[in-house]
Amino acid sequence: MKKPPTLIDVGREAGVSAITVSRALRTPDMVSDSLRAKVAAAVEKLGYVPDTAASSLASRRSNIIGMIVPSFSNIVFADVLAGAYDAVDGTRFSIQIGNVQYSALAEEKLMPHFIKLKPAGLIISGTDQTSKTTDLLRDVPFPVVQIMDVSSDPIDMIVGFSNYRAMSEAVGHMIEQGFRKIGFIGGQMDPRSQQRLAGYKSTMEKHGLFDPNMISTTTKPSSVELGRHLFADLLQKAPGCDAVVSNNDDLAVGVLFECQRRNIRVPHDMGICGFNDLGTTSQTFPPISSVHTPRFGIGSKAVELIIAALENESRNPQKTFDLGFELRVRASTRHSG
Amino acid sequence: MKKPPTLIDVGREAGVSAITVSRALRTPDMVSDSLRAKVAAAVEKLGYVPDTAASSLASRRSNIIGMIVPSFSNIVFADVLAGAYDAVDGTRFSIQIGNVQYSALAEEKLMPHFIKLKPAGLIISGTDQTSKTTDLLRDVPFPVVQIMDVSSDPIDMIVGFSNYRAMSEAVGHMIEQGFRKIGFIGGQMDPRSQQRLAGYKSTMEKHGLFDPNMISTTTKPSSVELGRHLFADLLQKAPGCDAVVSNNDDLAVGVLFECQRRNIRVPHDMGICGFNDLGTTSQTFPPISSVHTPRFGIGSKAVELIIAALENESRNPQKTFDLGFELRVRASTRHSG
DNA sequence: CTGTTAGCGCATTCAC
DNA sequence: GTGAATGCGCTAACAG
Repeated sequence: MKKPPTLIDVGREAGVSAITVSRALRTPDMVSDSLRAKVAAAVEKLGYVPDTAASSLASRRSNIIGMIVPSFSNIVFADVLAGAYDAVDGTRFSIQIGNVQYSALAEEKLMPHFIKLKPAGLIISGTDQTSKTTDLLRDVPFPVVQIMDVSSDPIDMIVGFSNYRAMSEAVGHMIEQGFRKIGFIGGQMDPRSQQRLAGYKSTMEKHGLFDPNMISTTTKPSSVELGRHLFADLLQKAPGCDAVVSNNDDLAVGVLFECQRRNIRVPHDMGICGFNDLGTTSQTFPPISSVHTPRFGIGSKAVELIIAALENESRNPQKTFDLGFELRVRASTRHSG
Repeated sequence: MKKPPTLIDVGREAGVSAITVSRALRTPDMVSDSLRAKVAAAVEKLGYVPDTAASSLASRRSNIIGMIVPSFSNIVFADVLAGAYDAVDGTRFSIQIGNVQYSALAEEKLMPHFIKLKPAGLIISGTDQTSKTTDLLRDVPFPVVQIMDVSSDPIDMIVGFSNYRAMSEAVGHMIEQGFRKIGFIGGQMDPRSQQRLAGYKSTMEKHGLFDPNMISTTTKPSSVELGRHLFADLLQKAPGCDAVVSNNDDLAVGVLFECQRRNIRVPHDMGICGFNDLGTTSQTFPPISSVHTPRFGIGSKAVELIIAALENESRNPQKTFDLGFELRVRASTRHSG
């Protein structure tokens, strides 16, 4: 285990000074072609790998993009992560993930450590940070991207879609299809889910169909099993229910399974609409309608915004990036049609 | 944005030197109680947060635990990550994830950068590294934990279960239940899946039931939809099939859905067994048998082993940690019973 | 139990 | 387009 080569070693090999090697590596456009070639050869020969700790210390910034997610078990964030990792692939940036288990306080506690990393940028979920977190982040020397939501007043930038409008559209579709007593079930009622609920409520109210008994939610993590339980609960509280919307697809799948068990015909006796369009809903019998959300795209766009903010001196004035959603209508909500 | 406090500032506040503060923070047992209190007060007052870059540079090691996963989209690794993050919570360690998309070459390319982090330890998946990766890792000054498998010859330590035996047991169970023409379907045929296939094959051969036509696999990522396709393919190649085992639960769910569509009765006409026990299989009608795997536990155990290796000078001589698996028998395979 | 000295590997600043 | 001096914030090694 001999000592790994440093810039000085590479410089010696290439016949130049360490700082010149550093420049050739970081700003290849600013050195001569021959130098770049010599340095590349020396790097290759010695197997030089930069020391990120030393680099961060000297430059007072790192190439880390911080990313704080509420959960790993929610497949939604797995997709966002995949998008983010896809976008850093081949760049000099790397991602550091913090997991805060849907707790704004845990996020607040994590914040100083992430800031101390002097990251290239920070990605956080939603708009419901604590005021302390928000204050900290408003004064930070790197781009901050909120995701999974849209807002007219982001801390810095925001990439996502309107949870409120997405659910409104889903409910509107079901009303259009002739469903009237449409229940809402929701697990893991985080702020985005609350917005979905608000979209449900306002649309139902607009049509004079709202009934608080038709809501069954919990803070427990979403799952197929939970969907069955929430649906059973809903049927008890509101026996006349003729449809259900859920705040996540796995719940909707659970509803379908429970319908199968109880011999409730879908969509004839019960319409079902999921949320997120995670893949399974398109495969069930009948297939379940769902609102497709751009999870992968949100992850990659957030990273791209950070990288772009660093490259371009003139920051893009656009702050809000609404990537939209798409209602995927399937058999589970084709009532009148 | 005034300059954040350093150890020197904290020392000044507490009336001691910087190095003393450093010690009070890192090895609290080795300083006096009064000093510890003074330092804690000063840290609190100034809002001091250590600079990890400077710390890594000076100490030649970081508190980062590197973790290389093949994929985010596979929910299996989401659970492993959740376990790992759970285990670092409240410790001084943090996790840095690398995503290599099931490519041993991508892993090899990533390795020097992870090593250069001077991590507290490294977690990698499986035993099928390139020889270059293996050579590198055998000579590294920190613990390396392979996961998701067991082996008598780990690079350093290994935490997982026997994919071979797990599938053997599942197939053995189905044979016992009276199934005879048991097909195997598999997506994302990574090395662990190959071992599952090997377990299937040897068990079938042992009972004189093996037929290569009853295997349908692909390297495409596993999904419910893929399960339907692979099953359809299997039925075409081996029309007499009376059961299916799959290398992942979502495939098994897809098989059930396709059976429902074709009016194939489960388990009467078709037995189904999944793998990993991801949650949905217990909720379907009928519920699908599956092999439960200790994903969360693997993630947390891997991290704990690394932390333990650092704390204890006398390294645990045990190298292989078999966390086992558990066949969860459900209605989808109850044939004779 | 606490302090002094030196240096980790790199990038900033300023020369040339 | 390239180089020399200096220091980022912290800790190892040693001294006391």
